Amino acid sequence: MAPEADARVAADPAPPSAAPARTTPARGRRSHAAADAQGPEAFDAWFEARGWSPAPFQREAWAHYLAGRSGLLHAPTGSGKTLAVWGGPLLSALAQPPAPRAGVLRRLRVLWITPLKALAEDTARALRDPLADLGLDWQVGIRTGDASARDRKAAREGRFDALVTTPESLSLLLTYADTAPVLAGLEAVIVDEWHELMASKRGVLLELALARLRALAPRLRIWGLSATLGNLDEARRVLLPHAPDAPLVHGVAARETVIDTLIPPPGERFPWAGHLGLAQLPRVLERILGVRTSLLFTNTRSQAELWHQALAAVWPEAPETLALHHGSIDAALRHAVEDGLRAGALRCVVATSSLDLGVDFPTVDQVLQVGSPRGIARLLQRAGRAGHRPGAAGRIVCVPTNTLELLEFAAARHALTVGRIEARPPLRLSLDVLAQHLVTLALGGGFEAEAAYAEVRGTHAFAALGRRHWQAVLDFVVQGGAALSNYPDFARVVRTDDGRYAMSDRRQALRHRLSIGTIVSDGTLQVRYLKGGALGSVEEAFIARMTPGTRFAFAGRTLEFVRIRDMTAYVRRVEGGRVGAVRWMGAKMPLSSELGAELRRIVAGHDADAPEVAAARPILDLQARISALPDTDTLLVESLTARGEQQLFLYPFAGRHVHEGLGALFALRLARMQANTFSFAVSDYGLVVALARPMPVDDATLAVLLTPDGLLDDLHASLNMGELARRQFREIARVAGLLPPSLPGRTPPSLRALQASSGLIYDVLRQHDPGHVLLDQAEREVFEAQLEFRRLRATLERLHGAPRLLARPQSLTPLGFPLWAERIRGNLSNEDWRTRVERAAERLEARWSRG
DNA sequence: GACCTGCTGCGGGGTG
Repeated sequence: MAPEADARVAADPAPPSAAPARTTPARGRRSHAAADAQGPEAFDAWFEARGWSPAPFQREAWAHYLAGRSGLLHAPTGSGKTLAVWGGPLLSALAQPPAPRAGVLRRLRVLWITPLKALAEDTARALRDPLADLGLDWQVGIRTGDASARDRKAAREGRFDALVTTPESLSLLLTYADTAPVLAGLEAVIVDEWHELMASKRGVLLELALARLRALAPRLRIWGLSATLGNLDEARRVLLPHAPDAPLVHGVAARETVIDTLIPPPGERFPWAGHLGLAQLPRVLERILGVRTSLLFTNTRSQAELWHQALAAVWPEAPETLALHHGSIDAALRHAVEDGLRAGALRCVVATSSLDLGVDFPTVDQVLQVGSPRGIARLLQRAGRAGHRPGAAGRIVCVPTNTLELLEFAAARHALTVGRIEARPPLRLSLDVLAQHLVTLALGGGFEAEAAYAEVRGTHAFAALGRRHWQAVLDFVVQGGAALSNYPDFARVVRTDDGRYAMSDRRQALRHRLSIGTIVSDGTLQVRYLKGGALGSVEEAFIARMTPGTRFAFAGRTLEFVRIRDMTAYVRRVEGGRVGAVRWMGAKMPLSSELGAELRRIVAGHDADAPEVAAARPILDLQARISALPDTDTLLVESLTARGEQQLFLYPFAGRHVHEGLGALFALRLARMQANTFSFAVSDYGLVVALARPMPVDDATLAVLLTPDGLLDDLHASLNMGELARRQFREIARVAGLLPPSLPGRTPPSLRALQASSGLIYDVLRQHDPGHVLLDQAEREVFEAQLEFRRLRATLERLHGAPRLLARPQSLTPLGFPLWAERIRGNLSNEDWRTRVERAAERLEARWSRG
């Protein structure tokens, strides 16, 4: 495999700090060779003039393109992937300049889809770069939500040769009947960062849009770009369902990634539980000061705020060299941080996933990860954010926040060496997205039902769409379905006399365009200074608890709450002092199955020489002594009775969603054996079920608890499916166009109002149209997304067949302690909880050291 | 004073 030095050979375009784009041929740089070369040779000459030569995978991708094929290119960032897919259209244009159509100056030939509008500018620059040198007079435009009215118009009229856009903006293009002839002339669509899109509804929306484009331009080539993931071949099939033989081209191998864990010295007391990690502050600061620029990743926004605050308190440099970046901070402030990174003006940025993707910052020397990486792909992604020095390995400094987390980094290291990376499962049959797309089609010139059905079934997401569901979705967009047919707002599409489905009402059209997209986020308040500067957004529930004068940390500042007006929280800045940080009720991302499996392997005694494992040795030995350490495939169950209450600890290492499902399931199944009172708590490693009255538990009991038989029925019986589905329905209602979009310039509805209106619709449907397809979908999504049903079932199958080790320790064990702490959290204040956990830890340590 | 879990992404249009 080509060494990393080859990055120069096929490098991705210069970062934005480099020379600005040239729109006219730059005489000086235009090479002698390229100036004279004709046809495809000009492209080689262009490479040559830069001292580059095309890498084999680039030539491979170009050859496929020139043969008219679609494909998927698997390549890490910075490896020359842009030119690998852009070279095709360029070579094709050089080989055969298309005859200009009469009266048409330009023709939209290439559409470049990016999931991140922040990438559009750089991408456009990269695409423009070779054009002038090759003598191609192409205009490269950008059409995202940020585009000017002029650019929007130009994009719609096809006055660009290549257009960089987002999935949402592509959908918007499809809502105009006059874009059909423009799109019919397309030669290629390139989907960047396909791995980011494919497992989400955004991906489904794009699948549908691509099916439309294929119908308009049958010879269209579609090329996807993807980072490493566990199901690359599936990624290829999802993007290219029409081309089963499409090639999967592999770019240069990813460079090696070194995991460098910050291990607390032996004498230091390291937390048993908790995930904040501030005990590691001195070591982290030392690492940060050891290089020029660092990115410090945390897992949550609140944690980022707290780490920023803690670092600021001990920051020896100019305060403005330390910055904070996360998704709830105002875009302008975030852009300022990004600019600071580009300019090399920052020493450290504390960030969440908001900096996982996007523009590469060559100035970043070091990446640190605080807390569990949750998944191997995620750790790899973050490690890749540090500057690429040719030939050097990628390095990530990992900061465990508690003792057990040490092991996760050893587990991740082994996963990387054996190439175990998570798969991203594509979504299927997202009927809310289909409904939205059908309205788009109706608005964009109308459709004929049979042709549209065939087209939609040509996607991966809807390949299995049956007639009944198709008809139901069609009815839904025409009249809202049976229960909603009296509400004109829900009758969006009309069936015309010639049997076509169309949409003409201008108000409805505007409403639909405002509703396009699948990202649902609302219920937040803007945070502003009294003078007007925007800081970002927080959740209503967080601010609701405040009275004027309450202080909190947000956006890296200490603020004082003043008042709420028009969904805006007004604040003033106050001086320092440690105050509580904003908290959000975000999604709880579980540990991946892959990392969980690796962790079981480590716990079972593998990789004992890894520094993290060595550091955790005393804990592992203790666990073995007072309870047991399970083999990789053995399930450890601990039964512990104290003060008349029995606790069952299980450690499947299957991630918190699965453990939630198991908890509910076990409570139900235990109740069948004996009338009792149950409660449970989960972590990413396991769960604890507490029984108010002890009952005998043996292996036969466990076998009953763990049987996969009747899983579905039992889950239905044990969970409040109605309420879960009702909550899930809000997103579906929004995507399907049942909720009014927030109009620009108007105060957005509050979360309560949205919940109320989606809840109202949900109830109306439940009562009058219980078979409504969107209700089914809400329940399906609860199973798939919230419970991770497939993973739950797989886990249960694994556990049921696995050897079990039933231990009866006399006290809480190192594995059980965090679960116990989690369990008592519920009804205690933070402070009380903290005190109790602290006390218990001390007692246990004393007891363990005696035993 | 210590102590704190809970991600990201996009999006209008016509007139002056």
